[in-house]
Amino acid sequence: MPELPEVETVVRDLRPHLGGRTVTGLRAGRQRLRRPWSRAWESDLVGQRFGEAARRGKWIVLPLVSGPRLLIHLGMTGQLTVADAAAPVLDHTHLVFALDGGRELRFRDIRRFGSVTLLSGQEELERFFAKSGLGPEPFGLDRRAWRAELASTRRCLKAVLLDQRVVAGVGNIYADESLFEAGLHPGRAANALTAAQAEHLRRAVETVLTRAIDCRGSSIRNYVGGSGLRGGYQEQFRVYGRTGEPCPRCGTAIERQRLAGRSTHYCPRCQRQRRSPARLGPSVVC
DNA sequence: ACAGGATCCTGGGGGC
DNA sequence: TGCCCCCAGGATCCTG
Repeated sequence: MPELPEVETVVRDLRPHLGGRTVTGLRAGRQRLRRPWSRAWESDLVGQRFGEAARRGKWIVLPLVSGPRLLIHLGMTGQLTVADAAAPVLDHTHLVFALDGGRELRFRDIRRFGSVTLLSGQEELERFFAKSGLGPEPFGLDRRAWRAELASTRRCLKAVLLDQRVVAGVGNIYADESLFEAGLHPGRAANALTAAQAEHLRRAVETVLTRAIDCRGSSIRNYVGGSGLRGGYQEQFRVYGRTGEPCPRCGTAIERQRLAGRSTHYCPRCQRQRRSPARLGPSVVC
């Protein structure tokens, strides 16, 4: 659920509240997450001070100054917030890291697809990412490598954008929005793109993600940032979740189709299988 | 290599 | 009100 813009927003929200804070305790619920947490974490972490929160793809990295790294994935419904220790603890809160200064870092996840892992240090973190084959960040992608990547597969564009090994951080919403922005049909084979279209798509992904970050991400159901605030980009979706509504560019009804196992939304006129993209409409600012 | 399905979960919404 | 079915920002494993 949370994709790159939502994760980036969480990280930006956490930074000023978490950096420099010392862990004073750990409480955990009974229900298991995607990866099990360990009792030993408490002794590993108590007395340790947090450094600057970071993001890699959809992963949140919370470094401890002395070396260990907390690695967190929000899955579909994960929330990571810093709250006052006195604030009520919501249902489905699975891990609470007590901090000095009367604050708490809380991990809440209704569907429990998320995960929290404690790694020994930067090396183990890098091994973890390497093992999963995590691809490059979408900002400042190498154009040649990107084009070569697309040219190397017959998979459809939707599947390629969702593949975290190709580009890290794009999920279902921003894949659809990026393809609309680029005027490309989600079912189009990646290796059928011209060099110009590949470049169009590369820029569209950057554009859409940047706009979404500027709006603090999208809140459809559960997502909140690190301070508990919702995002605003859902107001600007052009195709995602707009099945049957008029395309903002040409007025044709938006269609929905299952692709790469996911609900996929597109304009059948602006995003044809063959024809080159329509001209991009004016950007909306939130 | 790749598509498609099932799996891990909870909760919301629609239809009856 | 209840029940049943479908749907959901993800990742991973298995089958054909």
